[in-house]
Amino acid sequence: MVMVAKTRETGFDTGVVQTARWGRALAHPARVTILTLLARRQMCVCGEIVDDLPLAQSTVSQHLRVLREEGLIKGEVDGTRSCYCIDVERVRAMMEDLNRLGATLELEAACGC
Amino acid sequence: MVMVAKTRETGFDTGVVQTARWGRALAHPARVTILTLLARRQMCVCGEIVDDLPLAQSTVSQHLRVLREEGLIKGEVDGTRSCYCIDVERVRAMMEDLNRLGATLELEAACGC
DNA sequence: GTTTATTATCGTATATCGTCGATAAACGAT
DNA sequence: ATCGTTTATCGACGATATACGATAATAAAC
Repeated sequence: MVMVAKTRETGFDTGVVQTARWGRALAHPARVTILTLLARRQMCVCGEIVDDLPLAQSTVSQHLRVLREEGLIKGEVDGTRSCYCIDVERVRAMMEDLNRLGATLELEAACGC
Repeated sequence: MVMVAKTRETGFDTGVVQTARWGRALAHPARVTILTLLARRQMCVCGEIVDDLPLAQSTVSQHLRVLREEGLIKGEVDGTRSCYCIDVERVRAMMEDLNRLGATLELEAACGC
């Protein structure tokens, strides 16, 4: 028997909810781009990110906030600037969750359709 | 030199846009649950899915539509019922994209923060 | 101290998402 | 033909998400 925790409010499995949160974090091209940028340069001042995106500074700041809230990036202020970098631990956790899902889905190719 | 295709409208890299689409497909607990359900049972009549979710039938139908539009599931009508199953090919494609992203992000742990 | 540069936040407008009930369409059974 | 079952779609609504400009806050430069 397998017990599965469910969120009281929504009735969904908590693991599933977390997976959906990762999905939401990646659900916008700007956020995926930001992550890729940070990986390429190791670290980025916010301004550089803004320059590389076709979006206003305030909008980019919003996307950074979403990524920060999901823990995928860490930011620290450096004088008047903000330096962001990827939180590799959290990225690994995300990829583990996503790969677990992938493995489940690919398990049985045999399908009636 | 690396050429990267960009969507004319948004100015984002097309690969990034695809990744964001995968993210969006997984961005709701109901959709992740549906995929897991289909994997466990190989195939599902829509009604069974509805019974397993804390949502109205019409809402579940919407989520199925999203998954269908992203190609992650295939549906075929069987009389008055609809049978859905996972499109393993597409799931594999999704996981490839996501893992490519993950590999990029995990590349360099060295970070100033 | 004033100015300049940088970034987060606020306010707001618009668009998309999520949800439901109601309805329509298709089919099987009677 | 009619009825019941099943599912997709429509219409409406509230909730989120996305976007921008304006503003505030902070620190560096002058």
